[in-house]
Amino acid sequence: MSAGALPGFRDFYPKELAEREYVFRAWHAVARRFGFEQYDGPPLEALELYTRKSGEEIVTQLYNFTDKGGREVALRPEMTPTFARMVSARANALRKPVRWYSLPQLFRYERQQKGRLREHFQLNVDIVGESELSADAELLAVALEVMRECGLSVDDVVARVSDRRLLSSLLAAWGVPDDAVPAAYAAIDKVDRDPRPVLVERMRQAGIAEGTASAILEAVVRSDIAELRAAHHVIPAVAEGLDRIEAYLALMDAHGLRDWVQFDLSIVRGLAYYTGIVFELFDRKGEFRAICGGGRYDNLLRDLGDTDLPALGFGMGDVVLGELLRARGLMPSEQRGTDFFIAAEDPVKDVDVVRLATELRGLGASVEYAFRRGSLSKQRKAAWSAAASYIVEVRPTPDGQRIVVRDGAGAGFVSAVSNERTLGDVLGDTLLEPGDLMKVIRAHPRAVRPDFTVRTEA
RNA sequence: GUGACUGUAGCUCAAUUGGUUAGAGCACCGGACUGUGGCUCCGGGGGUUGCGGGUUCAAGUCCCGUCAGUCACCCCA
Repeated sequence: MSAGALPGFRDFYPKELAEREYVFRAWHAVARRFGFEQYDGPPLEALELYTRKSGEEIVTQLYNFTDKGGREVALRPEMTPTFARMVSARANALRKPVRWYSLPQLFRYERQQKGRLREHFQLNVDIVGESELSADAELLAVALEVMRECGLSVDDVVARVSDRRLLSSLLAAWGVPDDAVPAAYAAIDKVDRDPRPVLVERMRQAGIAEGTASAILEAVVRSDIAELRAAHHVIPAVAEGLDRIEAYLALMDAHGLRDWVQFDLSIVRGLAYYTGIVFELFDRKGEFRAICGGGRYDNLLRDLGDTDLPALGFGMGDVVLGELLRARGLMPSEQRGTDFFIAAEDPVKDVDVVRLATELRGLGASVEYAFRRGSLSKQRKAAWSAAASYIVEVRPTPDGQRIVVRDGAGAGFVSAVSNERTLGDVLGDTLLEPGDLMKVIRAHPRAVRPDFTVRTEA
């Protein structure tokens, strides 16, 4: 077996590229519908851009090397640092709020597994310079509308949302000491995966009373706003956090997406820089990794540089989304073929075929024909194989040539055209809508031989 | 980085449990036939059985290593 792509990297054959483009089109369409502008940055950045906030251990997960100029560089593992750098550089000049999106290819040196390669494309959508809750709702709406654009329904996908501020105020209300908060976050993050006693034990070792730990995990699993309000309403920070979540859910309702959203305190997000509402999208069956994750990171720009602007954003990878679409039968499998495939029978000359092809191409149609002409049936097979919408057969007659248009799907003859009119004459400028071909042919009855009836068969 | 499982044609799988020259379907290429059509028939190219070593008269099959894939952990995009 010959060597394939490097581990964790993908070859995109036409079929795979068609699938990728399908997802990209959905991303572009939704981002633009919400008024986001596309940007991009370099795939290679200074290593320091990533180590500054994350520390040196991140280097083990990066594709990094020393370039010929002695610079320490890395392939970008995420887009946010690049985004932050670009925004910071022109922070004063940019119209606020900044609403940008990007489709970067990201790289990470890690052992691959399901839904996780060493390279992927990710839709990044970010808003900078807006602290209003409506921006948080708009951001999640973009992510969910992508799901809808791809044909997924509320039965397929759920958005789980939480709020870092609310969770930390709840932990304070439960009496969790400050130095035990990270351990509590870690346990809460794993509440769906690890056995409850194990998590309680970990929290106990971090200095949280066993009874409190159990109560916290139970409350997190329930994530019942009314219950939380009843239990902790006297604490202003908690009441404020609950108000905010309810207002957020009301906004999602206004977006027509309330059914997709579920309040879930167990959504913590690994990244430390989130400061407010955070969310993750999952398939409801729980077969795949998170489809998308994001939230508010109001302090990141300040911490990364000298710009202090509130910000929020999400990343959505093409790998998990692609797996989900394929599993649900929502990934278009047929590649779009050419509009016309010209098949010619001897002794029709090659130059006549090329002239016809050129004429059709001039009208904006995509056209293919056999370079090495075989039998008519062979050319027809080639046309079917090319998934052509229509097969144009050029056949010799005693007094010239006759053109027969055949439905590429095998539905039957569509039209026969005598040599006194060119196919372009008949089809005219409606070629851009091949589906209307039959209409055009009916409008030109002289071009249709009486004994050829248009047929459609099952 | 750690662990488990799996590697035979582009794809899906065979190969009488260690026994001749590793086969089939699909796909691809060529030919025949039919100018109401994706059929049918004939033929062809494709494999160092992931790679390397070992045991044996004999290895696709057993053992070791390595690489790759899958999954989990770690971590997160």
